[in-house]
This record gives sequence, C-alpha cells and structure tokens, in this order.
Amino acid sequence: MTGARFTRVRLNRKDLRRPFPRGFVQRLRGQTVRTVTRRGKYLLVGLSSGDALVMHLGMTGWFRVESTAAANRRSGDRDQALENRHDHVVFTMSSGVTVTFNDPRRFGMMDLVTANHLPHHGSLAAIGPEPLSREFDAQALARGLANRKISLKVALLDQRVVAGIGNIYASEALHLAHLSPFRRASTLATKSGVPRPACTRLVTAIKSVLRRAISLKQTERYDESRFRIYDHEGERCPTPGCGGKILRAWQAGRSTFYCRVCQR
DNA sequence: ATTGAGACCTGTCGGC
DNA sequence: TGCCGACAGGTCTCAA
Repeated sequence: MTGARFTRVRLNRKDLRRPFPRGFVQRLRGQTVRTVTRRGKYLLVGLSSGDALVMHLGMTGWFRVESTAAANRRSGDRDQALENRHDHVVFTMSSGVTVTFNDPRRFGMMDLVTANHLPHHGSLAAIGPEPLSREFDAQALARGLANRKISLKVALLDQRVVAGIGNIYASEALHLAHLSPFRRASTLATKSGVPRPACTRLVTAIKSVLRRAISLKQTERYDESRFRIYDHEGERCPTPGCGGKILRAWQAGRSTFYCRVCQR
C-alpha cells in the first residue's frame, strides 16, 4: 500500500465492532499512503492528507491481498460467496493491488483520525511501551505493575502495562519466566519500586517469546503445536527436568495455561 | 481509581 | 446426521 493511492473504497456494511466514522470513504478516496506502521495491536496508515487510518484486527480479522484483476474475478464467482461473506472493507489501490478486510466475528475496527488527534485516540492514548523496544525494561515493567492488585496474567493483558501481548503470549511468557499467573502483579517490584529479579526475568521472557513468534510467523496460521503450553492442557510441562502437568485455569474470562510445579 | 463481569459476534468442535 | 453447549487469538462499558 505504501506509495499507492486509494482509487476505490468499498464498505459492505456500516459497522464492525463500532460504526465506521462519517465520511470514511470520501476521506480515504484519492489519498496517497505515506506510511504503514503499527502501535501495539493497532495498524496505522498515514495519508497524504495528514489523516491516519487506524485499524484493529480484533480476534478474527485479516487482510487478503491480491491483484485487482483477481479480486474482480472473485466477485463474479458464485462459489466464493460463502467464503467472501465476511469481506467488510475493500481497498482498491492505484498500484493494481486490492486489499480486503475479512472478519467473521466483527471484533475488528477501523477509524480515521486527524494527525493531531492520533496521540489522544481512545485506547492508543494510554497504550504502554512496545515490548521489543529498549524502553521496555525491568524498570518500565515495574512501573506498570506498581500497586496493581490484579494477577500477573491479567496485568499482561492490560495494554497500558505493555503493548501487544494477548492471551496466548501472556501464558507463554509467564511459563518461560517460571512465574505463576496468579501472583499479584505488584509483587514484582519492591515497595520503593525497584524491580525484583522476577521482573527482569519476565521482561526477558516477553521479548524472547515475541521475537520467536515473529520469526516463525507463529499465529499467522493457528498451529497449537508451536506453543509451549497454550492449548496443551494435560500434557507434560516442557521445562527440562520439571515433570509437572500443564493445567488450565480461568482468569478474567480467559483461559490460562500453566505449570504449578515450575511457575511460582 | 481499580477491578470483575458481561457484552459484542460467528464459527467450530465434541458429546449425545 | 443433526442439535446443543462450550469455547475461541480482544477490547469496551458498566456497576460495585
């Protein structure tokens, strides 16, 4: 998309999780894409007008990228109707590429924000440090967890503490760091806010788990066998010499996978 | 101010 | 084969 112009923008419905902003199509059409970046789980497309297109995939959102010729062929194909049922947004670009947003559960979202409003935009405003940046270290995590009475697992899902961690990698990181998902978040730092060794371990584990996931494109296709403990209830704990069994618990409405033996 | 519960949706899978 | 309930990768809102 970078460098290309939106020649056509099509909305197949008026909302996803929330309504599309008024004037969405008109404000996008004719704009050239300057940048395509990311902040946490939000995708940001910078436009020549100064506006930014903000997008989130929710749980089931994804983009199909194909030549415009292929997209046109598809739209005339009755057999594809079932699979294309959840195509909600179609971007036709001047480069000859068509980018289609498909999202069965419609938990995704798209918004259009002026550049000066971007830093204040809803959840983007309060979002925490990027996990793979230098800025995210034991000090930063200790600050984020200070005084929080919630469990470590629930804290990692809070995007204000650290950006971009979801239910799978919260379990994976805590396991790698040998930390109990039920431990109170505030206990990773001393009263005066100095990070404990466990805090440093968790930062290292988060970075390691995410780097590995990115290098393997791990969740691009959901493949449970690639996770160490997520969705492995009842199997042996993969920690060398541990011998524990992987358990499953329920926290804040989400399932947590963990080992009672090596995670304290 | 923080926290937990429920809501928003459709698809899939296991059990009967 | 078909029906039913449980559960799914994420926020967001509301009430306590």
